[in-house]
Amino acid sequence: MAALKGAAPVFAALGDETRLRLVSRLCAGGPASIARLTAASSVTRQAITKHLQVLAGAGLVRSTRRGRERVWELRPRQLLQARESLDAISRQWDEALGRLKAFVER
Amino acid sequence: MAALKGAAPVFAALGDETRLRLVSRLCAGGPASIARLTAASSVTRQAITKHLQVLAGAGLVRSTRRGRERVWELRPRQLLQARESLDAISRQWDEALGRLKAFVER
DNA sequence: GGCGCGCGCAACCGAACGGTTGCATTTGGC
DNA sequence: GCCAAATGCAACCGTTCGGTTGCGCGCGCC
Repeated sequence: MAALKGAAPVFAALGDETRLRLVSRLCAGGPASIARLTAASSVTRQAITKHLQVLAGAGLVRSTRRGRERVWELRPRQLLQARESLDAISRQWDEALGRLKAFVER
Repeated sequence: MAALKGAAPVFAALGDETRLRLVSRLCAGGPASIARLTAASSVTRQAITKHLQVLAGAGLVRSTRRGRERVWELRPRQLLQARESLDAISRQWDEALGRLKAFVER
């Protein structure tokens, strides 16, 4: 219940198709530089940079300076926490449904 | 992968604390009217109405007119789909990690 | 050592968002 | 029939968002 409070920013970060695609890309292809991520997208490098910073603000990705390029990688802890939040919600719903069913059948 | 495309609006809908609290409230307490949901919140009835319409736009809730009040209830299908999207992402990440590990150990 | 690639910073812009206020409308109950 | 509760509709406002352009800077590399 209190865990839901901190989950909103993570969901907000995932609530953009470009960012969701970035996450998926980092998932499937491993760490990558900004230029590489930009090449796989349709928007500007700056837009990608901003999206990555939003994802970093939600704790979903992390970056490292490597030579003259910056490499971004996934940080799956928050992702698992988000899944657990959804689990908590659906579990809550299951319980409510169970109670309703029990009430009707009584 | 194509499922991720449709998941972004659902995440965006969940990415607001007020809306997340509404979902949790509807989960725990079952269907409720706007006035009842407003009483449990700190913002205006109109704000609650707008948030509910956003949630409805993402397919997360549904409303029914009941007398002079409108009753909102949860629609858990999209919620489960969102959870499955996160599952897909984390599964993808697990596979990538597995490949990396296999590559390193080779 | 100079050229080019990759990046950071800042300003700017239109559109969407979160929220409020005010008013009209329906509906229930006395 | 009338009043109050519950909602719908619309306008308005400040802020954030997604995106671009322009420019400056550090680092590799030939």
